[in-house]
Amino acid sequence: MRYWLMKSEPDEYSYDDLVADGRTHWDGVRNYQARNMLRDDFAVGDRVLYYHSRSKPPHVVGVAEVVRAGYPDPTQFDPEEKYFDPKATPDEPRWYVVDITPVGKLARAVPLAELKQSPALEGMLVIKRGMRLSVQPVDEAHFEAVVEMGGGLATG
DNA sequence: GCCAACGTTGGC
DNA sequence: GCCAACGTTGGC
Repeated sequence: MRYWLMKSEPDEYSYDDLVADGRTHWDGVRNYQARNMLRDDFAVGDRVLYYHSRSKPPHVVGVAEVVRAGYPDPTQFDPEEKYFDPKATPDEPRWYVVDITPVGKLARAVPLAELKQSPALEGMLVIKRGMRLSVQPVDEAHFEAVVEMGGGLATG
């Protein structure tokens, strides 16, 4: 099983939105590095740290699980869509999505500043300056450490 | 809201 | 194929 971190602006699509939907297509990723991971490396059962970017402060809010591995992002083919890509065709798709479902909110959201201060998280990508990838691989030890910092998953 | 960092585009 | 210009991300 692999571990990941996925960024979303809570104004666009928050963890609570994911909980309300029950499951979602993680669409709109238009970065090749992130695309490659979605297409090639995500597998059903992988765990995801759900990160709220551009919030005050930015923070890890919960855990999600991959329920469908990479497949072509349908929004790239639809001219009405914000994420339409005229160079993409169904035969040669450019962009991929995965489906995720919520596993649980952290008992306490962990702000970025705290991630940066933790010696256990040395080398974690999200705390690096200028790190803009919206999908990032996470070490298992880092994943577990973040969940622990958040007091585990909230129940109920 | 500002702006540094970084990816992409396109002229040459 | 270089690289300046441009657009976007995302912390602050």
